[in-house]
Amino acid sequence: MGVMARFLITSALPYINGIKHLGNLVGSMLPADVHARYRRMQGHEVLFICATDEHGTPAELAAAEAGQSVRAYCDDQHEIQKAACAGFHLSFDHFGRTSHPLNHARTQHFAEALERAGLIEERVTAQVYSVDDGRFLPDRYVEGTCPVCGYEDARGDQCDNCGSLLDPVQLKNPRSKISGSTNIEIRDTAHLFLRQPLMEARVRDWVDASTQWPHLARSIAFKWLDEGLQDRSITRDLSWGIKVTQDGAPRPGFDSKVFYVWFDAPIGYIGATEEWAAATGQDWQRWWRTDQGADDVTYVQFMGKDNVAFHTVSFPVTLFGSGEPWKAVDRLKAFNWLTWYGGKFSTSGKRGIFMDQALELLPGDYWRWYLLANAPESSDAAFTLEGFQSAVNADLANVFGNFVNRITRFAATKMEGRVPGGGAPGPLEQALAARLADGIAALTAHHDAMDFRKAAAETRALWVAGNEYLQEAAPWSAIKTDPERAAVVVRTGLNLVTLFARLAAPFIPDTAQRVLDAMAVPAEGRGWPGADDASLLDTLPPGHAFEPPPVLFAKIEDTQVTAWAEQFGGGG
RNA sequence: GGCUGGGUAGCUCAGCUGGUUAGAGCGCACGACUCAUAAUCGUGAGGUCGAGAGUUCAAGUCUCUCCCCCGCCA
Repeated sequence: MGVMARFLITSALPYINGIKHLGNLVGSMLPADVHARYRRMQGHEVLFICATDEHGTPAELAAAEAGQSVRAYCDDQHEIQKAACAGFHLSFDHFGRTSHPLNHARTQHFAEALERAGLIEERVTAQVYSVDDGRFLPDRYVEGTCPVCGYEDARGDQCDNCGSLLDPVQLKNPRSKISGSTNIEIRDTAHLFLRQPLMEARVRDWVDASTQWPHLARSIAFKWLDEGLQDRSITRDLSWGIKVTQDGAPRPGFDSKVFYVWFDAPIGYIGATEEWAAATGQDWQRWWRTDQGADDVTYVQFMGKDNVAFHTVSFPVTLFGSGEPWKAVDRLKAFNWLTWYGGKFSTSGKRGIFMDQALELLPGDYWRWYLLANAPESSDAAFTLEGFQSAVNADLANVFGNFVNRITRFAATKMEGRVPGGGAPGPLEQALAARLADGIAALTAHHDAMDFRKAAAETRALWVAGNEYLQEAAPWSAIKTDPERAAVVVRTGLNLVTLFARLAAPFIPDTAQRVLDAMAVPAEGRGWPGADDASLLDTLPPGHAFEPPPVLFAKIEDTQVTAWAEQFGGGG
């Protein structure tokens, strides 16, 4: 065991608008959970934070469709997402909300700090105002005729016909998408702009020094910086969101405006940590402020590829621009997309499985294993029900589940449910120990590198090594002629059961816990094993009592796959 | 149009700074075993590594051109 370290781990924030699909899950929250569990098992101090991202126009639209107030809608959806995350055993230390008062205050704090640093500018801009709706209309609430090609259903930000990028005020014959009203005026209104170019050199130096990032992340960040950062509006004409303040009081002229969601969402990482601190009595600053003890924290972020620029450039502009000593990301892991049979997951198109639906079919561990063993790390990856079935049946049921079952049942029947003593390890056990040492070292390296597919493959390979050993050692034969030898093999096999559960715990935590409970392994025996630990095959004391766990994984039948394909649009 | 990443056995993918007969899992065929969820273990068949050219004693692995696929940005 190495020296204790501290890890702050965040997952990209799921948007509040509806429950997430399996692609969203494997794109940040799930791998972040695996890494958090792995670091905890190593004995490190871990703080794992996530939250729902609740502001912006999509939330307003969805609430209106649901016939709810935005607040009530977000309250409901937050609980739904929280429950789904729990079903997948996501071990957040806190699952917060960007709409929480603490995040409001933190966002206002950042805006004021940025203004003091000369990075905020108030400008008057022309915006589309709907008289009948009594409000300014954000980009996606306006439609009209494209000034370039004459297409009549151009959106406020872009014409789908000719591809031109538009400003909503350019549209001819504009109409409100909310009410359909054409009673539209162009009015001047003030907004706050973040002067990002002033921070460009600072961010560039930091990216340049961030050698632990993957190549892709660095190249994305440099591309943004090379193209030049723009002054960016950080406020919007909406009622749902974080109010704009100045010196702690409502900012004059901004009573009908809020911060733009992209500005307050990443601050939600900090806000959610403050929620955690308030709920537990802990100190949040030692995780986020380098002047308050966070200088020894390793901050790891998980996100989809589309989010890299925000995490490597936009959010750092906010953090560094404040002039305050905030902790910034050290390591990051970005994912490509999980596709549904090569296409997009789609709610309306009835394509793909969403988190709540998945849990109705099978427990979280089944999904965790397949999703992580096939995580979209180097490129997009396809989710198929056939692949899922194959992974569950072959890896979980046949290789791991059956291994646990075959040796524990044998021991229960022939050894009276206790770990047998006597005998001494022979050549087979020595070869097995050497194989385990190599495998654990490789697996540990893969977890350190956050290579999830490789970690899953190595975990599986170790399970296979266990089956090979049993096949070769054949305790069912030995017990007839050489009881001492049988005792050694069974004892070794039972120790393998506990070892395999520990090694698999980051991936399938619920199952691992059930196995370790059944084997009556004490809490101190459940950490991450060291590759050089010579006692791994002889940890359970002779005479130790256990119960064979019930069958761990049920196989997925062809008829189930057929039914699910029908229900969720499988087969491509 | 610009930029990542990818195009390797039927399928899903490994192949680091170039070096013996190109690897794994799944699937398939055959065999072994019987403790176990008809599970497990072993053996085998299967690929001109997207196309072409170049560098090199030697290229899936480097260079150039071209063709496809997902995505991001415009």
